[in-house]
Amino acid sequence: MGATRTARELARMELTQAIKDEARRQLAVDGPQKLSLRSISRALEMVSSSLFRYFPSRDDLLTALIIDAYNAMGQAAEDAAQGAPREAWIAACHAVRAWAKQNPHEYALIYGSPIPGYKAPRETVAAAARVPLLLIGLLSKAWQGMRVEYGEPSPPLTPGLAQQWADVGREVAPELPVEVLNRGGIVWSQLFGMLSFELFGQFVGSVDPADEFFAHAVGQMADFVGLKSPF
Amino acid sequence: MGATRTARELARMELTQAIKDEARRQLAVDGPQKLSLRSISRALEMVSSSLFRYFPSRDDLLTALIIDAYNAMGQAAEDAAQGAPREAWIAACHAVRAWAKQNPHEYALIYGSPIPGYKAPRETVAAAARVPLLLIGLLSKAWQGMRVEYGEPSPPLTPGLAQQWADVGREVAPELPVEVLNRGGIVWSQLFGMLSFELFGQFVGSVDPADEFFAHAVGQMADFVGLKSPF
DNA sequence: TGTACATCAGTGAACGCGCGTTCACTGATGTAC
DNA sequence: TGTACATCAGTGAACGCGCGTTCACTGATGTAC
Repeated sequence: MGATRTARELARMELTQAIKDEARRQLAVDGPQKLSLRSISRALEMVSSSLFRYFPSRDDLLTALIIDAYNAMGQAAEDAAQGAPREAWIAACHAVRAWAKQNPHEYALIYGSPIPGYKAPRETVAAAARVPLLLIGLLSKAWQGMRVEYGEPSPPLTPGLAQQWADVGREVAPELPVEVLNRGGIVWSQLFGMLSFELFGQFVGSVDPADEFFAHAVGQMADFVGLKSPF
Repeated sequence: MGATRTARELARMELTQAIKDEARRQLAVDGPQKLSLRSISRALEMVSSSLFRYFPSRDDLLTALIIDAYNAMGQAAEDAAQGAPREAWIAACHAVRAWAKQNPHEYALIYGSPIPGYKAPRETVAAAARVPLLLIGLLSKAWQGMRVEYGEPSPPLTPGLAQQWADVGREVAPELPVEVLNRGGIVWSQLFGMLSFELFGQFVGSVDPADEFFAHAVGQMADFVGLKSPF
């Protein structure tokens, strides 16, 4: 017991991983709706019913893939977010894009259309929060180091909106004014708007490929949230 | 002949419409991947094979729904875009959101994850372009009326990016500087980023409901593209 | 260390369901003379 | 206006395929004494 793993436990961990890997492979080919336990079992040369020992239902497998995807993207962003807040912010945005372009179907799984009939359970929210929390953390660091300054002052928030951001801020960054959080929220949705447009094909005919457009926009977004370069 | 419709032609038009209406109804319940010709035929009390007289394949039906969705959204935006450019812009954004919230599955069909195996044919692009063309048209009107002014100057565009926007501008608004088009593109993707976040559930736990957030952000976006209020 | 029992992984058959598409056909509608 | 032929809509059966999930089962691995 303790740290030792029995042969059974090891085999279980390995097969669980193998199932997820194969699922990801199929996701990348056919998309989430064609993801089927039967085809995974075929690829793994198992009988389809045996998969139910590892994932009690198809939705449980989806949940596992979703959590892994959020974590992979979050990890990539966190790893990239080095240096002063502005530089870290920009690097994190580029890392998120790089991950999304390398894993477009996993991106679609977490930021695309909801899967009909699938209800994401609570366990997904911590993983989903990693990127927004990272961005808020950078804003907070910049704010505390007096490195936030806007080109134009924020228009005042309506009371309900201020309240919503205050509720968010209380839990994650109490020192940040609601205006900063609000700008962060705008840019957060903007970041993923650009990624979705790029990956889902809306830029075809205008800024496709989108590398330069993205780089430019990320700079503008950093300006918008008031992140200043240190010098 | 001429303007007269035979009974056959009338029946065909009506049934084609009935099929699309039923498809939309099912879309709203089960999402695009469960959309099946067989279940539509069941609802219409026809034999499944008869649908093939109207749509040669499932993909053709999807194409028709996609074109209708783009047109419905485009129409809603155009109808709302009244008044001076800034007011028209803001009204168009709100109209797009209202349409999307009323038709979330049709929204997902056109702005959500691509449907695996489905390749959008050329016929969709004209309909898809209506909203961006409307927005560019408003920018162009504002520009010609000297109603564009930025809080902060645009950072210079890299040569490739400037070229991409110049190529777009040549066809739709030759008088607009590439910086204006670029800002328009940023805001265009931002608009749909917010809508996707709202409709696909990413705002749950922060700015949900998103009415005030959206209204605020649309104002900021109008500022960003430099649209000034007339007074 | 060896045996007895409990746990668990994988099997294979089955249930009941869905789908898109094709095809030869009947019968109604439209057209030309 | 009436008849002969062509066009087309809808039929019903079939092809060949897929899916998630359950269940009683065998045989291997793990545990307690």
